[in-house]
Amino acid sequence: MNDDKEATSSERNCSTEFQSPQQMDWIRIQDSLKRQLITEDDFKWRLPSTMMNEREKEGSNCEILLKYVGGVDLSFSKEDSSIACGTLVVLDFQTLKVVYEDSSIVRLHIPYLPGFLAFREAPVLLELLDKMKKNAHPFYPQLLMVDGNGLLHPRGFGLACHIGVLADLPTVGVGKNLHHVDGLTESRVREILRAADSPENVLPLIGDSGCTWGAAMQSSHGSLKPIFISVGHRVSLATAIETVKMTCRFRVPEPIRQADIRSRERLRNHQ
DNA sequence: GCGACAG
DNA sequence: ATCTTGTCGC
Repeated sequence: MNDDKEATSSERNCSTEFQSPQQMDWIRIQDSLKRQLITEDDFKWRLPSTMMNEREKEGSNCEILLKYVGGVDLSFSKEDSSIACGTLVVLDFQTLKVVYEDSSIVRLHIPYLPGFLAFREAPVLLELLDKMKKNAHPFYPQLLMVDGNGLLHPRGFGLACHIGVLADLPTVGVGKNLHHVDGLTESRVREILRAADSPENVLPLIGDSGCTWGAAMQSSHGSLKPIFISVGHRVSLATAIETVKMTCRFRVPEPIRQADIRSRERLRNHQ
């Protein structure tokens, strides 16, 4: 009766052999949704031409330029950690100005568990997207950047993939911390970055299995700490990296940074 | 067996 | 995720 005040470590940290029934359900859902996942470029727009567009094979088939880039994030109340503010922003890809903003303050009943972030955070964010779509808003994002990983996930289906499939939207995952997967650790990443012959600031994250899970990128010349880019849905890793590069004024790409700032601000002014 | 684990 | 001041640098 009184042993429920603190979650025991056995409740939170289950080894992969012993998942709770809830987690087994979630794993089935992730595996099921993953069958719809597309990990290559599949969209009708193109990136504004930069000087180095080395991929001109598709030529000028598409006239539509990428203009509306979305970003999503959640902030949490410090006194009541179950109170959260989910925020969706849309930026003009060229000017990086915010052209749309909406947020929703909700009470979350699902705890954070590594590997199951989507079940906690995706519902609010999908609702914000849906609201915009129902209204046929002209600024509905053509690409969405998500504060959390995509393929860089124990089962290859992180929050960015989850949102991408359910909203049927191209998504890119951006993590600020590394989720340890397939032997990838901070020390391994530091090693990879240091051992790079070329002065590249973006390097692929290749795990023990030889699988490429995403890329580590040192942005904005200031921070030694990299961000972790991975494919969400309907984008290739190359495109994911390119779009992040083009929207990075600081360490975190602008769409996610603006969602983060405005989400926190909205929560402050509400309490 | 123990530790590690996005936000 | 959240708690927090000054400080070093472009």
